[in-house]
Amino acid sequence: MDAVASALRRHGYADLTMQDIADESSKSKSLLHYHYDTKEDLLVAFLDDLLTEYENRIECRADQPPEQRLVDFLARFVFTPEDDGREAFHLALLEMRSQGPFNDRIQTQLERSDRLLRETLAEIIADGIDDGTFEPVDPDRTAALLVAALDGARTRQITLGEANELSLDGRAVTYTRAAVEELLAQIIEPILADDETLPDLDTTIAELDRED
Amino acid sequence: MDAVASALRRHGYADLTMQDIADESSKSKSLLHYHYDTKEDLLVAFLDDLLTEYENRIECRADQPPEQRLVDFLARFVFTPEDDGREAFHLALLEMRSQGPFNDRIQTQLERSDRLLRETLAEIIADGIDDGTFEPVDPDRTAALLVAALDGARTRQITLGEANELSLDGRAVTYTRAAVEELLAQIIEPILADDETLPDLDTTIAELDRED
Amino acid sequence: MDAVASALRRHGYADLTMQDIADESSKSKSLLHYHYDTKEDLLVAFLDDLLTEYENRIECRADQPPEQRLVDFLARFVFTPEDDGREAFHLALLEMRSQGPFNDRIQTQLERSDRLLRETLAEIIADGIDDGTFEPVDPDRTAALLVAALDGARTRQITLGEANELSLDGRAVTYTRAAVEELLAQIIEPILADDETLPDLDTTIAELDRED
Amino acid sequence: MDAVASALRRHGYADLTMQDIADESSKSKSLLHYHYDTKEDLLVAFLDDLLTEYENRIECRADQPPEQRLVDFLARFVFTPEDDGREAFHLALLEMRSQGPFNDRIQTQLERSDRLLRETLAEIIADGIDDGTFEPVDPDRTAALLVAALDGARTRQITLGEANELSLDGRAVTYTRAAVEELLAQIIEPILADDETLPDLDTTIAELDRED
DNA sequence: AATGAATGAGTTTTCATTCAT
DNA sequence: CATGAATGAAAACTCATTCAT
Repeated sequence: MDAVASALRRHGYADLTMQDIADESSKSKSLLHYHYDTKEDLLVAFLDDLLTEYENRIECRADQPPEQRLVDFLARFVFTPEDDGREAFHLALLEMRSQGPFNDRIQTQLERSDRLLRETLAEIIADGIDDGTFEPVDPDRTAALLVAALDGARTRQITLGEANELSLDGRAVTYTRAAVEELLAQIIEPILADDETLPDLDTTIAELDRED
Repeated sequence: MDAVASALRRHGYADLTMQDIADESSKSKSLLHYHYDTKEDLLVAFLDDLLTEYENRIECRADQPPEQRLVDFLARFVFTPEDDGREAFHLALLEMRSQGPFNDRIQTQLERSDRLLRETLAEIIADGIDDGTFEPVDPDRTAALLVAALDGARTRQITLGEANELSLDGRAVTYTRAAVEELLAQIIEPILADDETLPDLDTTIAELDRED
Repeated sequence: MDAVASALRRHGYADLTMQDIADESSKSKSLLHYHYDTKEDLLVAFLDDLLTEYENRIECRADQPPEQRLVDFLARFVFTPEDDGREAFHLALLEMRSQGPFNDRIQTQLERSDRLLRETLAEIIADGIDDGTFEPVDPDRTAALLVAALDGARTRQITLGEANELSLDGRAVTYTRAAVEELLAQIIEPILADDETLPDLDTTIAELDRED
Repeated sequence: MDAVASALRRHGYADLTMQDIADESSKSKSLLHYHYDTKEDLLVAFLDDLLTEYENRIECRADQPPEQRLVDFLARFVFTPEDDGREAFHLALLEMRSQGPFNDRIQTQLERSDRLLRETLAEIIADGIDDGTFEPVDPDRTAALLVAALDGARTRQITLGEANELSLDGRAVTYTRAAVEELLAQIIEPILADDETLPDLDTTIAELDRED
């Protein structure tokens, strides 16, 4: 699976060959076929692996209060170009995503992943409304917007290359960082109960880094 | 160029062959090579064409007031699964986007496109601030967030298949529609000057449809 | 015809295309086909042109005494890499020659050319024997040897590149020059009647140059 | 390598395709590409093989006296049209030679081959001078002439077709045979020490045939 | 006479997959 | 489990030739 990831990072989905994958491992092309009948099988297994690992990471701090879980959720989307593994990971995912409409098995997994993301987020918001942390809003709508914005920011950051930092208030800032900051300021802050304050983004990012 | 678009819609980027493109036109594979030396040349020319056409379309309602131009901009992103061409088309584009990191010529075009989108949006917002339509906000930050959210919503709608309608307030609604509605309500409305009202989304969509 | 020669010089026979030839002229590929039905027709016409011109050059000093005509004949084979046209000319010829066995029309012309060369040489030698300039030898055998050696030297000089000068007695000397010198010394000198002397090679070369 | 040789014999260099080569072997076109990345790689490898094999054959009678080695050397050049493989083979080689000026890797091999031929011959002559078999002559000059004449004779015999036998003293004789006989009589005999005699040509040819 | 557009047949090369070991 | 050898199908690209103008 590591070899698939490396190969995908190096060659992209459209140009990916079994030989490319074999080259990234210490094994032969034939062995890949011994374990996975077809290239598609291998890629589907890879995607499954990817999403499962991803899902596991999403909610490991479920015991925190809603505003912290929410900032956690957003903070996980922020990454810098130096964060090499993350970029590669999401690039690989993006490539597979664009194949979804041509492949049912891929499609199904993507849907599972999307549902999980939105449901997790909607649940956090719903919990926050229940305990008075957030003003009453439609959790599904808000979750959908947040997920779309986070996903879009990540896609742009990945596909537009390194030269693509935004310059905000004089700071150079990645696309994902800019989006998360704006979401916190424009979407989350306004629905926060008067007596609540949001955890600091940088502090949260640092904490999450420590956990990995 | 029409043939490239059709072929991309039908086969996707990763599986696109010169023969596929030739089949969509009434011409032969050889003729494609007569006009474009390589497949890459053809696809880059296609992307260039696409963006140029897009740029031209953006300009055309530049005489409207800022709040109308803003709603126009958002409304253009909304589409339904019935809107067959658009879905397939943006899917193909998404595939090409995921090739950006592996192909400088594609990368360059994508960057040009992103810059255009954000600058157009930032300009609309800045104009609105200047003439008192909008409260003073950072146009660049707001533009980046809007573009990310619109892009993300579109990507999800495309990649997640038809079963993927969101159910909001009992209405079944596409991802792009949901995102645009939320953006208007959560991001645009709050910065609108007290004496202004936003044009209606459905009316705007209908107008744009009529123009094409 | 000039365009064929240039194209042949630039690309070689095996890689020669009609487009290459058109590129060397100011005309289009289509026009070549207007004048010559097929590529083969064009190349055969080119070869014919080449050989006819060549034949015309062979014997224009028929009024000289045999020993002078003989040295003339040999001297015409000597050329240096600076002699750019000559090298290109014979390279083109060599390429066509190697196609002879696959093409009767080419073959026929080559045979005509070979016969002419050997007969001319044999006649010079026979004339020399008749008038006592040369000792009696078999004119056909001697002519065959001379032609073979001259041809072989030329082929090697052409195909082995510029770095291929022979170093004889400390002088750097081309393959053709070395062969002609040796032929004069080892083959011609020994059959020269006692009271005859051979014309000087360099003087002859200079005279021929002046004529062109 | 055998398949390359067969295919070259059958189709010539200019018309040689990978399919032709595959057809001559029991293997597929793809397998050729498995072992050699490109057609050029394969042909260069073939040329290299050829020369290496040739080098090995030259060594093997190095223990003979100089006059025998010399006649051996010349005798190897003699062949008849019946000698089917050789004719076709040298034709293909001639085609490759005419590619030398357009291909550095081929060029290099040709130069190596030329050097080998001339050095071998020069060494035989030098050895003969040392031990008194030959009169003192310049070994390099003589070698260059012999090689040129042998090569030229072969080229003419190959390219001029079957109708091209020379008629000497009433015998029909191939170009190579005529050249070798003349070289022995005109160049070698005269430099042979008084007490030496040359081995018989036909006997030598028969011996060499037996060895292969 | 002249050309740009067009094409079919063919060429090199690629690649997922299979097979013998 | 592991691999090098092998292959058929298909890909990009080439090119002599033709056609409409």
